[in-house]
Amino acid sequence: MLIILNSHLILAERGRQILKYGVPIQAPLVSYNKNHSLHYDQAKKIPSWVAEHLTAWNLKGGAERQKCNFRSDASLPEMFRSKNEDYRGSGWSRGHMAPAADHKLDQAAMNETFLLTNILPQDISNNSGFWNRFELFCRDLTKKYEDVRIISGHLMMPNGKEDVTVSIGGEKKTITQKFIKYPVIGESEVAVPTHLFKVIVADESSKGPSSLGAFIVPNEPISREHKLTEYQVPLEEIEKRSGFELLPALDKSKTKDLCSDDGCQLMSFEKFELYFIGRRIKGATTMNRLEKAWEELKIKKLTPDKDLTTAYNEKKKELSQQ
DNA sequence: CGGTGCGGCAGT
DNA sequence: ACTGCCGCACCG
Repeated sequence: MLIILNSHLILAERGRQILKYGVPIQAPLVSYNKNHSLHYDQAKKIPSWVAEHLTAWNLKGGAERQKCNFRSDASLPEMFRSKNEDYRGSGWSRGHMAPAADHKLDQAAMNETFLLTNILPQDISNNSGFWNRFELFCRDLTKKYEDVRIISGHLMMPNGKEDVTVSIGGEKKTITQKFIKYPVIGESEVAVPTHLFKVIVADESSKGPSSLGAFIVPNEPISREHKLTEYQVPLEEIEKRSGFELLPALDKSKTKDLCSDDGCQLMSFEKFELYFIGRRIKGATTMNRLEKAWEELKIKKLTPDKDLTTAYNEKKKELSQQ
């Protein structure tokens, strides 16, 4: 034991000589914000993982996303920052990892989610469609579970194969290699992830087993017929691919499967569309916009409920009087 | 809810 | 002349 300790000390001393000019660091390791915490990948200029804690109570509040701005995180050295200009005209949208709507409780906390350290290049259809419904689903879990903890982040997964010629022992051979290929955007060369992940730990009460769910979603449009459960994976797969042990203090032997427990049903696409077109009808300020929204319902073959139909008729009356 | 782009208007 | 901000219209 003493010998092992001694040798370790000798190694540590040698290490100090080798690293005379300092240990290479990636700072800050973890950024603590008011209502979310994250690890930022300074080379790729996107978050590695972003953690949140949702409860029914802390989802309520009056913070508005209209008062927020996407902006560079000035707490980072300039060379590690991404900028709005990197995203502009790139074809990729600025996707929140900690979503704004999870931070209604406090305007400053919501503002912090617009720091580009919480943002990555995301396919816009994925962002406003499937991923949006996924986020709604996460908030909905607080109706069943007291505490919902979420870690969201990115993965780079192999997405191609190529035959390459290599020389092994002086002999040339052709073998097939896998590749991970991803675009980089803007002057800062912000990495576009191939996949996004979410890990959910939901606790019904402070006692009892946690429900655990892990998901990997490709960063591309996902058509409406796809179900969330198609993207469920073992937690270890995300840990293996991300290089992070994501829940080191959780006793995995005592967890339940979230989707066996809950079903993991996303809101149907029809209900989802109806919800937002309904908001446009109820909030219409001009006759043109009202009729346009109403027309959209017909085009998309959505059937409004009684409440929406009366809201439309009253709005029509109100606007025609002006 | 999640985003985009444009036009006007101020401040350097 | 460039930049940031804000309101507005638009889309899924």
